[in-house]
Amino acid sequence: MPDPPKPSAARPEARNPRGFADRRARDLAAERAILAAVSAVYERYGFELLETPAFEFTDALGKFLPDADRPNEGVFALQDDDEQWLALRYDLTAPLARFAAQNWETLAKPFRRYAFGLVWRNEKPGPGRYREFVQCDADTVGSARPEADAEIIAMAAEGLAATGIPEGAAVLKINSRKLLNGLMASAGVAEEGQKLAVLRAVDKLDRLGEDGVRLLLGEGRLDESGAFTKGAGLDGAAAERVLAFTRAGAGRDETLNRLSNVIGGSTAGDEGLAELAGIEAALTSLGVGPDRAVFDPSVVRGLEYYTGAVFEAELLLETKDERGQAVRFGSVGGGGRYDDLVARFTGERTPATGFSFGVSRLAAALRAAGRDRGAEVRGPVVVVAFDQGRMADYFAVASELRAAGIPAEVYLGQSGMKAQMKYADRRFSPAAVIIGEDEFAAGTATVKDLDLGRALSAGVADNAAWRAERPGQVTVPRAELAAAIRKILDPRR
RNA sequence: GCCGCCUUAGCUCAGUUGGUUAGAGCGCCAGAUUGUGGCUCUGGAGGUCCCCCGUUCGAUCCGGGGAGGCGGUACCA
Repeated sequence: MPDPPKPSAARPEARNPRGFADRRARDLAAERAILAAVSAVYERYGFELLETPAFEFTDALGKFLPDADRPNEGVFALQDDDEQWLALRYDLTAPLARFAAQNWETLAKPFRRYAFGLVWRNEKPGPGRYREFVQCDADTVGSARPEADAEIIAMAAEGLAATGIPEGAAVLKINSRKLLNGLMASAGVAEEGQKLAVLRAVDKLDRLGEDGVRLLLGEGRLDESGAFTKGAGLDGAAAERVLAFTRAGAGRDETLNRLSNVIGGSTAGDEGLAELAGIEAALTSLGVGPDRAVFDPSVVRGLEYYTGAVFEAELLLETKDERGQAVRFGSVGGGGRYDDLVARFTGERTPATGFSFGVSRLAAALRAAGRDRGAEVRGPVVVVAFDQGRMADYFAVASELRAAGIPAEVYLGQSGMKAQMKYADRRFSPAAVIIGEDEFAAGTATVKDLDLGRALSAGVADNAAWRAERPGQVTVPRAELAAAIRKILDPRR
């Protein structure tokens, strides 16, 4: 029983926590289509499905230790009744590293696994950014070969195409953390804090442009709201060296040549160049051309666990929000090589590489671009509850339709027939079944094709005419009901 | 976290230079149409004007504080 009405001050407000969105049937249908398409690609490449729990021990996830001042920073954490800290996973890679370390002896290696599921991040949400969202990952653990990276990139490219993104509307950008380290060496940046500041500045190139990044590499930048961001403190020559590095993107071969000129000679830089050359060769043999995957020295990605190649999937589709404003979705996925993550558990360096699709964001982007499949979700055939004393008969009709494989329901509200028709219309039902006194007496059923009515209603101005017309309505012998409805659902039969 | 803007009906927003019954459009419910979705017309329901404190005879409006939302920026393992 519902509680009696309370004074409004005591009533809870019906609302979502910030960054947590309800997802209705049409949203989920779009997400499911993406997951199915991407999963099929992963399985074709020989990756096996793995599901791990939503919660992990906080220390297994990374740097957030139970005794840190703010255990909830970045993740949603709580203390179990045995006082151990647990946290909701913030991605699918850290749980994979835990799983691989835990089961290493029993796995066929290299271990190739894909996974999808919700992840949670306790941070400020923004447009297209939620605190709960779906990711879909594929990772290879136990191979240091650049071919492993190339294969991950090839799958990401195929996955993008499989979700319905048109040719040329998305591109994978590839870089290497080793190149970035080589760049630091050649620009004379040794101090860790300054390195991070330089990387962060480079990461913003697509958003702030070269001038903004130049400010961030130097003294700092004042944004339009009046907030000041402290810069990396490089001198002019060093800043220009960094910018020259970011400008080296061109064709894949040409990029490697140019990069070699900027940072060749440093150990890390040469290693990175060799790896990218290996990836380039493998990509070409996998049939992934420069139209789908390019080297882009400005790609940085996450700052902590990547050790080599890093990847980012960027959407180039023009998208608009409800108000017609252009929206940049930018990155819809990313990944890279993380050779040290499993070693956190085992002490043994275990090479690994992977890629993660941001499924929720990809779905939102496809919707905004008008590319999502099947926006409307079809409702069931509605059996009109015409005579409240005949509910048993209506349920028998619904059961009969269900047995025939046709989604059906009896209207269970209190409203009259007009409202019931409106209900069926709103559910986007294909048909309504009307059985009243006349039909019961005659042993018939009236079936109304609602799609046909939807189409015809546009041409009828007058209500009396609209009603008299009874568009798409037929009365058939009761025994032929299912067949009549099937004819509406699939006119080709 | 920092900076800025904002908060009035389910939604989008008017409005009250502090005064008694706070409005519109859309949406919702119903009637016109004893058994039929759209259109049209008519009627109805729906609001502690974000919260608290202060000033005032009187605050949705003024002052202070708080919360929430939006945007930018930072962070994003």
